[in-house]
Amino acid sequence: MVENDQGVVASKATIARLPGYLGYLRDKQAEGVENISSTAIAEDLRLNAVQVRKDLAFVSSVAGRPKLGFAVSDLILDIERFLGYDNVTDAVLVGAGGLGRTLMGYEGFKTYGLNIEAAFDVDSDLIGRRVHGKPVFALEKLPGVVKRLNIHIGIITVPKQVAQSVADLLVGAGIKAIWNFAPTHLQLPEGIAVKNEDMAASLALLSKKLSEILKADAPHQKGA
Amino acid sequence: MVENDQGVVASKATIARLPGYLGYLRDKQAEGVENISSTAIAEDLRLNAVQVRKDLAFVSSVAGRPKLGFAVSDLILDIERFLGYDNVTDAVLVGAGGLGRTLMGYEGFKTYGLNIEAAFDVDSDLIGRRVHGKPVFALEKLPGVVKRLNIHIGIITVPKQVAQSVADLLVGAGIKAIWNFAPTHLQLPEGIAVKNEDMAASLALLSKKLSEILKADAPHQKGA
DNA sequence: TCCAAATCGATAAAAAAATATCGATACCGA
DNA sequence: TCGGTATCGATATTTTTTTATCGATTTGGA
Repeated sequence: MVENDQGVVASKATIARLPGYLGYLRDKQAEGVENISSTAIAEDLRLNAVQVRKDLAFVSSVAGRPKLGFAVSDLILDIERFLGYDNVTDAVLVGAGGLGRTLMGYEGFKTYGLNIEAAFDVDSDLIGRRVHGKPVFALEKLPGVVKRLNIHIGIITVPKQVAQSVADLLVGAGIKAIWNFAPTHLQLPEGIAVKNEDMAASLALLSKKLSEILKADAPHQKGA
Repeated sequence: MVENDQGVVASKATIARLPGYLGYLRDKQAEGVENISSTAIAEDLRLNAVQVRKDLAFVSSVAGRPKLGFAVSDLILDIERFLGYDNVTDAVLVGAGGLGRTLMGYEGFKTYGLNIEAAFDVDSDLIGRRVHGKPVFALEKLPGVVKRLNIHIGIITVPKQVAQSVADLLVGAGIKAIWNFAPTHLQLPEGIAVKNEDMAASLALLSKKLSEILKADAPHQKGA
């Protein structure tokens, strides 16, 4: 739960939906749409219209107008401001392997207000080189760089066996938020934000949905 | 919401937590632990013990024993069975760029019961080659391959501009579940399972947590 | 053998999130 | 100009999810 300026409270679920609205609204704006109703957004994004109105009311004081809806450009500005996409946050990445390099090359992060300053690895073939324009340093250099650049976010893209020790290193260096792509649960002290990018959980949900669909499609297979 | 054999109902949240339990229990088993209590699991995974017991009761009929807890090996078996990790599901991937190749090379999917059979792309430099041992075909070949191998899952790792058309192609080919890594919301017909791997949403949540932590750490900066 | 302690499983309560309802309002077309 | 209507925003309700409570039970040690 998070409070905004007015003391209104929003759920985590609301915050998680905001980037979705933003992307959708940017697309609409590019199409030349100037106003849009909560009904229309809800239909396209497969959400409930009341939920959309509540979510938008949380980040924006823009009033929706009957018969017209909301001004797209105003909404975009307010969501961007709320999500902090206007002021970029710096991050470091640990583990310049396949996934790490992919993230380093992902242009979309700019749009999300995230900037990966540097990467760290133990592989001597990588150290000293640049990947997508970003330097790769030896892991030992991490505390110095993090402190010098006053970086708050660490991205972990190492094998799970070493994820915990990397997390400890990051925390020791003063990192306050960890985006963990390793498939393991990290033990961290209080006061550190973590988000696990849990592909296994996603896959589990998808598989369950799929098995229900397959069951529904072919419900009479008892004798097969 | 999903029903199990006994008609007991589990939330999506429960299903999303199951892979976490599984990974944790496998680690414990490797350490030689034979029994574990819900209390201990909850503490390590930062969950509520009651929630852990409920989650486990949903997938497993294994009874926990007072003072001892649950038999680790039994739990592992039951969770694997529930998640379908025992019988591997085949998938195709569209978009053999950076992220696509990373996923193709990810060994962990085996553990999750997922097998990427083949990839598809429009880049003629990639077509006909193999990436991490898996063939890359021209996009036009997709319907034939999907139908011939009777594949149900499609993974989308293309730029967002073409994600919708790829989704349409997959659905047309008979795919029933889509794992979407493109940062866009797909319009799909009823009866198709989708899971959006939404990094922007994750990042939004992490950023909000971080800003609260920073606020708490330095609450008296008004005059700065 | 018996007692203390830890844990379970069931039920109840609380919290969080999603959805429904409804009067008010501003737009659009006749 | 005026009536019909889509939409809003506020409030109420329902549903879902999490957390608390508590008696019952089994183990391990005195």
